[in-house]
Amino acid sequence: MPRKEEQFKQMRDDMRNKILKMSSLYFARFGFGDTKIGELAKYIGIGQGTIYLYFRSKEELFEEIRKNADNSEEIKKLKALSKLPLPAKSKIEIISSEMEKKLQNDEEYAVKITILTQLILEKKEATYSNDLYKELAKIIRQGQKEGSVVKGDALYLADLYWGTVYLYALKKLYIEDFKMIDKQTLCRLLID
Amino acid sequence: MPRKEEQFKQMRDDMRNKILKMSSLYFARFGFGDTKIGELAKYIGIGQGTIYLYFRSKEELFEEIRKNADNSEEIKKLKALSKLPLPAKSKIEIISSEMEKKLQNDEEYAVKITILTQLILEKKEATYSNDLYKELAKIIRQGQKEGSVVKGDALYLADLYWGTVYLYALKKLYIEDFKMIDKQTLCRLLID
Amino acid sequence: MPRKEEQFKQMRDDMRNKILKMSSLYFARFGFGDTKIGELAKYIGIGQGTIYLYFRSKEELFEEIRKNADNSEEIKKLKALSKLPLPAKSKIEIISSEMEKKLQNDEEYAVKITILTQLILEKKEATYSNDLYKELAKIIRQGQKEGSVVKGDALYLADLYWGTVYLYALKKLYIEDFKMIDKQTLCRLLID
Amino acid sequence: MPRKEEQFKQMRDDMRNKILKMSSLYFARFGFGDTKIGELAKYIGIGQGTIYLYFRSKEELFEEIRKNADNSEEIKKLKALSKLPLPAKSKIEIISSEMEKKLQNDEEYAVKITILTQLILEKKEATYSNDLYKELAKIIRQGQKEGSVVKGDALYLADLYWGTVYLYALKKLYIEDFKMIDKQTLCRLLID
DNA sequence: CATGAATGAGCTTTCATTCAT
DNA sequence: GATGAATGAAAGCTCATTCAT
Repeated sequence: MPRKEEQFKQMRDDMRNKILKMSSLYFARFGFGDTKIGELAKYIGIGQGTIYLYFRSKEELFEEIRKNADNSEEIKKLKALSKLPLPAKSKIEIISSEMEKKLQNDEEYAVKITILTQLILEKKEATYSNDLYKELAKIIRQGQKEGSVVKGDALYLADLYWGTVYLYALKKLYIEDFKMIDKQTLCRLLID
Repeated sequence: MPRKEEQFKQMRDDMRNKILKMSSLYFARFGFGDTKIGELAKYIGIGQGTIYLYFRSKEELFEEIRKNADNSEEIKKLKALSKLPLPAKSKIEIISSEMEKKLQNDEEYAVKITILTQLILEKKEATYSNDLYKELAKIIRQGQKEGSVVKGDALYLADLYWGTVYLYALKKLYIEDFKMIDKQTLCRLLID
Repeated sequence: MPRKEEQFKQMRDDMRNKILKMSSLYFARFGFGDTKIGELAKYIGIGQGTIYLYFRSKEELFEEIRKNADNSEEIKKLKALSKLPLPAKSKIEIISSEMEKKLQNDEEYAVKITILTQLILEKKEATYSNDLYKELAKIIRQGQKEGSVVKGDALYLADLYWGTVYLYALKKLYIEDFKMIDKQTLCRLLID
Repeated sequence: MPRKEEQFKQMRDDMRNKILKMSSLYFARFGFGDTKIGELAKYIGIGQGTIYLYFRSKEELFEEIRKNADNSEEIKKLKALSKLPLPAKSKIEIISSEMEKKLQNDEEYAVKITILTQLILEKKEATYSNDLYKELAKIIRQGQKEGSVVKGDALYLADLYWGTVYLYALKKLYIEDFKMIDKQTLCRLLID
């Protein structure tokens, strides 16, 4: 019965991903201590016990979410963009446009950004050594040479940029109605 | 009032303020749910029971901290500044200079900002109706008329400004070594 | 009854007996509280749910096992033996020889003894097994009259005898390699 | 305040010992799985939480009890007795007399015996390598040379002896009214 | 007044039981 | 009928709160 087993595995993976995805939103909003497993389960729409079929403990679920919130895809795209023969200004516009879109429409993305930034704040992830920051800093330096980007330490500016993205990701998670940051404002953080 | 009683009251107030001040840092960093009274007491350097001599409950302590984190003083100064016969650009420079200084040196201020912004995020305090935002928006509108401030919705820009201040207050609470935002960068959020 | 139905009934009974038999060993070793249905089912080699097709609850299964662990057969044989025109010493030798053989070779018997004795210890069963004690006591009294059995309260001696049998049944369930009690030692409990 | 601290430590030790002592009786009777912390706490006469001030978990409490149930004192006495220039028969009578007394009057001793034997049954403690068994075996061998003790493997006989002691310890924990084994019967296990 | 051991309400976790397949 | 994933009641455990000292 190969199909049966495959289906089982699929179902198990689906449930696990459902829990991970929905929990990440919950944890991102309420933090670890204020998240009650009972309420979380109700929110996901499953029994409390079900969570423990997929994760050993609340803590493991939390860690798994943090592990899963990786941005390697993001970084890959950024690296590719970085290498393109374009003026830095254009690159920053492309990134900002992408960010505007994602922050506007993609709640999961907001969750990911939130979790990652909180990891950095808790120093469980080094700040400036983070590839996301390094790659943006490269583009910033290119732009400074080209005269389009404001002066100043490139990593400091990258930090300002990603910090602002975090700020609006946070707003998306908490506030219903507000004006999301736009491409132009994001660009202005770096471009004079 | 006899001398003895005065001293008593003074001592009581001192202890109460010590608890408030040190707890606020703790709550700002860890949030409500992740703050354990036992650990908080140890951090303050007092017995667990002592907290309950000054506050009825963990919740009351938390609320007291939130109440204490008012920015009426801030707003008063901002209102006064707003009315001065100065170009908006100068006003924004004055504010930004002040912010740079406070964020740099005053941890208590960072805590206050953090708590206030979290109140807003949790919508226990209205965002745009907040006087801090309104007053800055006024200055922004003045600047837009004068041509020194970037175009766009004034409240949106005020939000960006205070949000960024929050961002760096957060960094101050969490990260040991980092480059604090400077006056110039803050100004650039509003001034082209 | 058509052939099909007969087969069905046979299969049902087989499964039920398999569960009863294997569970009894598990319960005898681990007791009620330390027996997890999940692990028991794995040990039996069936799904958890299957147990509930044959027994209403863990408790019912446990009770069923206790009920099944009756020793009426044992008692009948003992009564028959008791009535035979033999010296008590011979009777005790016959019983002890039987016990040595069963304890040596029959794990199911060890389980039965264990369960029955635990029932007595928990005082949930007094009647049934009392017969076992009473019958042995009769033989003991006969032996005391004949001068072959040690002096003392007959029930106390019967209790010592069956208690020792329980002790070695327990060892059989728990310990892999050990020297099982022999006929001679059993006899010596009663015979000088 | 040296006296105060001493008192504190004393009180902590007293409570810890109280929990250990009363829990050991509970665990000996009901086993691990059937012991509910809530009921145990009620039985001890303390709050559930108090147990966790002294032991990290139910499991740790259980292990601590097992660790504490050592018989080194017993063994020391047995070794001393073993070396005395007495006939083995006398030694066995002394031991049996002691056992009769302890089993009769000392519930704590019954608990200790029960726990130690269960450790042996679960093979968390080697049987025959146990010093208690070894020391008794020495005396048995002495007695066999002297012709007072029955023939057979000395360790097997020691096992029979201690097993019987366990049997009556168990009865003491479970049954209210019964005839405790006497010195004479214990002696007869070894002496012809 | 200050303390920290003790408490129990409320949380996390387990596991007997149910149920969809 | 058989399965094992899902459930939630009940158990283990934590921590805000109380209280004796």
